[in-house]
Amino acid sequence: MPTDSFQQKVLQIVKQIPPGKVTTYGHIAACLGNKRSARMVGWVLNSKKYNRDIPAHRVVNRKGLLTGKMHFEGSNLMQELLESEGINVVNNQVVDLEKHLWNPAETL
DNA sequence: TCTATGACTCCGG
DNA sequence: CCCGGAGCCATAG
Repeated sequence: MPTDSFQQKVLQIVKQIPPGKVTTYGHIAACLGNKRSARMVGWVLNSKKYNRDIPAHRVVNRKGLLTGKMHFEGSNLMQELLESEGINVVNNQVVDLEKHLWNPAETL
């Protein structure tokens, strides 16, 4: 499929997430125009999990919960990466999600 | 073409 | 906020 496939759009946005910031599947999906497709965002990352150019660890669900943690290598890699960027994570959940929340629409 | 799947989200209780 | 149920949509087989 052409470069404008859903996956390409998602990857395009996720790559632009700045360090120390996080966003939700819903926000990304909304930026794509289909805010109902939040599930697809995670599905794409799952398929591209071997591509380290994509900071998938900065993508969490609307609660700030690290839902994709289990899909990462090891058991706490995702949390380590977030903490390394200055984001505090407790019990697989981002603290002060709104504080670190990044709006994809701003960059675009 | 149809069915199954999923790193989600919304809604009502 | 937690729980159960329903909706949504792209991709794979």
